[in-house]
Amino acid sequence: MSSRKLVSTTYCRQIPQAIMNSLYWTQSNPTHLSQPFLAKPPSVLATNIIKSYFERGQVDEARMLFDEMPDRDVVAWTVMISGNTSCNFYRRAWIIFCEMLRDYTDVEPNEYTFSSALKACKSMKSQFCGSLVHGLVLKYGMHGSMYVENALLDLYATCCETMEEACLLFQEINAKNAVSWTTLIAGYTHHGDAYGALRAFRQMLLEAAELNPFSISIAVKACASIGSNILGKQVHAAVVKHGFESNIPVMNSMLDLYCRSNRLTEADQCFQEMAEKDSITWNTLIAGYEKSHPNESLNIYSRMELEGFSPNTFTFTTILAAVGNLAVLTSGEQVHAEIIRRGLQGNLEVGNAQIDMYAKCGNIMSSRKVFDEMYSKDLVSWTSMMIGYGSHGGGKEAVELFDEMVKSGIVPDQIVFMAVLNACSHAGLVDEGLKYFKTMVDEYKLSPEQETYGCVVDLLGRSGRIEEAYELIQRMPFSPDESIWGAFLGACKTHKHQVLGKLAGSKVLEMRQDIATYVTLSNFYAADGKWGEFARTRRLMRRLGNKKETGRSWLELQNQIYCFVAGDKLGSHIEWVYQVLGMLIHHIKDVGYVPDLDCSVHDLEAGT
DNA sequence: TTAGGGTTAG
Repeated sequence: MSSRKLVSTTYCRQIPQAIMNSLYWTQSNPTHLSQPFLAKPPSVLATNIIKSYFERGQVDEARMLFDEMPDRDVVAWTVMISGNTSCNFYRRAWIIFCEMLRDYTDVEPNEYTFSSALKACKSMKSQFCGSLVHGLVLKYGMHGSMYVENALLDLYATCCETMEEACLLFQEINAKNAVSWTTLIAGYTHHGDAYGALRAFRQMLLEAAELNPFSISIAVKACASIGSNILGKQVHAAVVKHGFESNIPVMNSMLDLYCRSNRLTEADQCFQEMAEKDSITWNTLIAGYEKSHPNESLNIYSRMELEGFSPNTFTFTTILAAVGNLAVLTSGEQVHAEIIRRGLQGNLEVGNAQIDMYAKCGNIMSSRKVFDEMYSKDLVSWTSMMIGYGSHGGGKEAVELFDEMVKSGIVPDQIVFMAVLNACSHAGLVDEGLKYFKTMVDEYKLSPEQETYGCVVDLLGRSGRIEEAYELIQRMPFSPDESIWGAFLGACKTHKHQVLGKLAGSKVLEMRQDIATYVTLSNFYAADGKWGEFARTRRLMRRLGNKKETGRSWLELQNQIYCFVAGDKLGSHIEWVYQVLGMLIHHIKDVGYVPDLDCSVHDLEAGT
């Protein structure tokens, strides 16, 4: 291709800056003033343009120009590999690497090519492809390159089941630099081993390796996942000492640390003190408030938009969770509309969050609509839908969905089994649930954890099969925790099983002293006429003080949320609340509800 | 005179 053709091609017109970077007008010769002069060979110019295309995400244009190049050197090939990877087209990058090796034997890969190819393998999470490249690295004698070594380390740290291979490789690196250390630490956090990450970080400091924003961010992340205040404070001191307070990723990690340990005052202070913020900063703060103060989460979201930051898929998944916690359907629908307006409705995580939000807001039909319209679904999508059905009493639908999921080729995990067990429990599908529990153990070889046993105890107990539930508790391979006894106590209470109920109540109190359990246990004694035991239990309960958090209910009326507690007489709109409550009681009595006065008879002291 | 490695929010 001639330089003239290249410059006149339509693709180039879209990127004048790239051309301008590669051309200049010769000042020394006035006769050439009006003639553009190519300062670089055509292949260099074309490679520059290809790079510009990738920077703008124009992958197809890059490929078309690359195909037009008559002489494609190793640099052009490497740009194609790294460019596709940076645009998230990892497989294309890999295919191009293979194409180069197979069809263009005159082009020899160098250390740049190998590090780019290794990054593509890492992004594909393909240890297999990475190992092939590793073999070629050795064959071509490129294993001495720092870049190649670090890229290999990253590959093994990300793709292998354990950190064993990465550690071996790390030990073999002679000149470990900051990137090597960061890659190792990031590998540990990737595997969920925060203590391993912090051990590596400590070792890095002991060996006086250069501390930079990358390594400190990842160390802060490790502290955040442990929730360690002391370590977090030490790292914050290191941040200040090294002057990283103006580094956005570092400060985002610090903000996340405070949010995760629920130190929201410090999080706010950290946020306010940040001179520069990005969308991650805002999303981190929104997520920090999501569980404990969902309303505040929505306020921060509004401020984010006012201050000119666009919400992204991360923002919306968090906001949808906040809306779900508040159970305000109209807000959820508004957020849904905003997601569509911004063209983000195709995102998997956003779809999953919408399923959950609609179910929590009471609209299971909309959950199903989102689920059915998703372009692709993952295990989380199916699980969210089943949890939704479970909470709406749709055991049959959950079971059908589970079978459909397995047919579609998705392998269930323990969480989805818990979802289906829970749905069966609430719909009274006891034998169906037991069948799935057996499938989980026999067919999928999953060892049930405490929580899963808790689901089965609940499944049996809720339906009145108290003895069977108790036998299961005794057969468990570990000693039952508080949640198991709690589920069993609930069943004993419902089915008025005095003997086992008293046992369960005592077991729960051994592990967790709470008012509700004392009330239930004392009521068992009262029902049995054991007034001495009743009084003793109540005395113990009083020692705790009234620590039980007040149960609150709320109603949404004319775009306002009205929050109230039992016996509430305050508030100007309380009459509305009682009117709505009266209607609700009327409706539920119509469908056969009989109020359970069993607790309230002996429950005057608890103030519930 | 074009190409390569590690960080932060679901």
